[in-house]
Amino acid sequence: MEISSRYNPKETEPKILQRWLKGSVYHAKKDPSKEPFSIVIPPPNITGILHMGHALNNTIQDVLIRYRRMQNYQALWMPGTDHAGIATQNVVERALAKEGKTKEDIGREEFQKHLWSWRDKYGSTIIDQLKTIGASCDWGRLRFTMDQAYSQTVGGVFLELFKQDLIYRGNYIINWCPRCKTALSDEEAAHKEVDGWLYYLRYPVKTKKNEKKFIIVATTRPETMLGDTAIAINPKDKRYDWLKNAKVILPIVDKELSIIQDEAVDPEFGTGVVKVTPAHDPVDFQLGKKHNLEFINIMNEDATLNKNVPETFQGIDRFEARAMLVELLTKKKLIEKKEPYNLGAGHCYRCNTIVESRISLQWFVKMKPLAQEAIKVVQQDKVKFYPNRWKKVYLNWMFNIQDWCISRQIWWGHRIPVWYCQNCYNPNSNDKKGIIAAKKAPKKCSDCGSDKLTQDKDVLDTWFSSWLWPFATFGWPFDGRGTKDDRRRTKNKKIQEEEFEYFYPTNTLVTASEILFFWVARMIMASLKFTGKIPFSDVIIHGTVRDDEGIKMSKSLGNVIDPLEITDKYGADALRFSLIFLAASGSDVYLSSDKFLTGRNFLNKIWNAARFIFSQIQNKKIKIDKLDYKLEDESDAWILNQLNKTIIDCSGLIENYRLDEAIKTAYDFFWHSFCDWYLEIIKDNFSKTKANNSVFILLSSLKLLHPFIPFISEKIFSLIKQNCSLDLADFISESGWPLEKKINLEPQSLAVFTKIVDSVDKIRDLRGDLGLGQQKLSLQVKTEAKLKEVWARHKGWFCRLVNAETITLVDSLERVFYQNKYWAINLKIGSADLAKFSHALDKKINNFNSLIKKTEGKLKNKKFIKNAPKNVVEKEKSKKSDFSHQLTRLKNLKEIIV
RNA sequence: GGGCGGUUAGCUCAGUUGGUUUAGAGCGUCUCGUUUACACCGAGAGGGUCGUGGGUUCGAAUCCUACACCGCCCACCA
Repeated sequence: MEISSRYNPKETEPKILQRWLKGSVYHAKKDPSKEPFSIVIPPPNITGILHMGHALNNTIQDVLIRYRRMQNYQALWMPGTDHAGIATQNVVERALAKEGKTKEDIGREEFQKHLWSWRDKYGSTIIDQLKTIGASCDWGRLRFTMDQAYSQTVGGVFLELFKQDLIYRGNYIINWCPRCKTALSDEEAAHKEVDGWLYYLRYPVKTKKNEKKFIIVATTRPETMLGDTAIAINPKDKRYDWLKNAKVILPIVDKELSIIQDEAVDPEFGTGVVKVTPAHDPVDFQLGKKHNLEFINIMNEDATLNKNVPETFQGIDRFEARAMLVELLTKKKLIEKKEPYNLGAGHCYRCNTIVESRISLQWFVKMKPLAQEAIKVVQQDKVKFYPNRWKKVYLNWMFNIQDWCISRQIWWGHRIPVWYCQNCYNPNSNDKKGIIAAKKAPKKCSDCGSDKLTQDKDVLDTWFSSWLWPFATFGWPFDGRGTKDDRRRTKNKKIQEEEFEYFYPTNTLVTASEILFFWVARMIMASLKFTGKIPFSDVIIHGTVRDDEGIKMSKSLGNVIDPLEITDKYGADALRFSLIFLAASGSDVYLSSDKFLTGRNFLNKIWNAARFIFSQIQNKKIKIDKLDYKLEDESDAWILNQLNKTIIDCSGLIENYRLDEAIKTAYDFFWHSFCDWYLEIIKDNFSKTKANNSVFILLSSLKLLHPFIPFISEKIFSLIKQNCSLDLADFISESGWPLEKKINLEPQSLAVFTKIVDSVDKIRDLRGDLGLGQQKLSLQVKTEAKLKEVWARHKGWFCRLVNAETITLVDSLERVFYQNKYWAINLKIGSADLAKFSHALDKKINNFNSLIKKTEGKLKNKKFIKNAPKNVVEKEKSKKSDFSHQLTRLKNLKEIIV
């Protein structure tokens, strides 16, 4: 069989993928004979297109899942997508705008049809992309946060929280995005610094004596003055005692402001006088409540000013109004000064527009009661973070948790299951009168019997459905809900419940730090509240993907590397390999496209190692029908010993989520032990046993590597099946994780062999130091009688690897180039670059001199002898004698040769 | 303002409880090699007073402390 010398992932990967999908190898159902292992995917947005962050996130999950699957766990990776309320609505609105229409033009119902058809058309793009990078999800279970069953769960949770008084509706100050025209939660308004000005405004004051005075207030948002209803000072601030009985007039609006005293005012900041705009600032809102001030909402939904401001400003955008006001106030000499100022302003996390603080009627979840248990489980390490430092971040946020605004004024999402009685509901009252929360539209008001009911127009925050993800995806609360189709796909109630019992809590959640509060914290709260269980025991928080200058990859900055481009060029395996290789636990990943060469080169190395083994087997017509590892000579024990170590290390590292270290360990073994040594050693002596052994090592390596690079390992696995008549599973993931294989060998002979390998290195060094070029060497080896037969056995390949003609075993040497505790070696050489060699020797001699000095220093130190553990002292002593021996040898060599 | 992380070779980073490392790897650089698995390769070389100053210790890249610079998160200073 002809095998190309270049591995071609583009040809291989799609075929392998098809086999996986057809074979449904990744389907996991309850199997009491196996331990369960489960992960729920962080559901990508249906608007999403695979980016490097997804690639990293899902590769990590896939490695864990594939590893456990091979370890004979029942490994379930639950896939799905998120409806992503605002994001999706924005996308579909933009598409509509291209036709010159707005969503208002076509109406809510029609717009929703657009949303669904968009979702049907593009919503699974990212799922297909995940498949191409090898994600081994149980695709048959694919969930969507707006599946009917899932939606019913969301609604049910709302009703339950409402019943328990953990949800309330009220007029509060919230973050408002004037572009998306909806309320946002605190988390959705990202604080960023914005260059701006701090304006010092002069407000006229009339004192009792009718003096004309001014007070100066500082503000970054002058337009809000149109909604001012008070002036606040600190009661202890003596400077403003005179103000307490005076009247402050709000310029332009020309009305009197009340004067309040509050400790919250910092006399040190600005002028010590604060203008109070209760309807447009969170602090002022509190002041307003406390001091019973008037709340004047001055803005429309789109942040233009409304009819509550003087006519000139009505309908003007907030920023334009700011400019106008500054100009007008300047004219009136009412601006004392302005200073450059960086203000932290909230930005909409979906469209980056600066949000406004605005009072509006919204639904909220009381978070403090939910947080209590979620704090405990993390404190008690029932839920653990990797890296552990996130524990503190999590707890800090939980201790200071604020109520969660969950209503959104958009059309894409779960409609709030609440109806208001037109007759008896009073939005300004705190009781629930006239609010009917129900699964289905009620006929009559349960309070007054009126049939004039209207449903709340809003939908729920997307995260209000995502926080149920780990258990809602299993069909919780198992009441056979959903459409027939849902039920067919999600199986019947009993199976669902059993599966939940079996797989839940899930094991590991893999996510980026950005959504720790949005999602992770809330899932823990929701799961504890509704299922009484933690949702997962381990949370892996990986880093952010950045470009090679350390800047976060983002479409708008144009610095993204498209994972699919990499897949196209180098293959999904190369992408996965390099991402894992670079992602040290929790630290950010700096990418440039050449970083993927490491992965590509490695794949090619594997490919060629396999190609070499197969070609040898074919050429020599060796038949391999069972993998019976035999020790023909020491090299077989040596490589097996290293494989055993690699298996142990690799497994441990994966279990501790040190995937980068795990892949490096496997990489190092395969390339530098197996290829560089074992395959080189056996080249000339490719016996049946060696063939057998090399296939065994290859197969074991492939298994170790499979979680990281599934395609190529599957491909070569199938080639092994073809080339050797072995009874192997259909898929590598069903063939089991490699186990250590015991070897019966005295440790002594392994040590001797290691010294032979070491001798090759040393002679290669000497070749360089002596400047021998391609000169063929003759070696003389002096060793004890019983080691002579060992040398006789390994002479052949040894010569080849050091480029020597002969090795003679002798009883005495005229000079010694290399020596260890088993043997000494002399090189018989023709011409050499003696100056170069002398220089190299000097360098080594100096090095040993300083090392000896260092160890002597330690050994002369009485405190060291007294305090250091015995073994450390012993080690230091043997180091010293070893160094001295080597030094003597080098000095002799120099005398003889140079 | 509070909290967290980082600073080790030209670049990207390992270095787990202080002594198994004479501070390592990958990439890049330089030298040699086309001996048919692989030039997407092989062999070798050069390159670091481990951010700075103190301290603990027989012994510090590793622990403590102060400082500097970089990055992130949280926070209502108008």
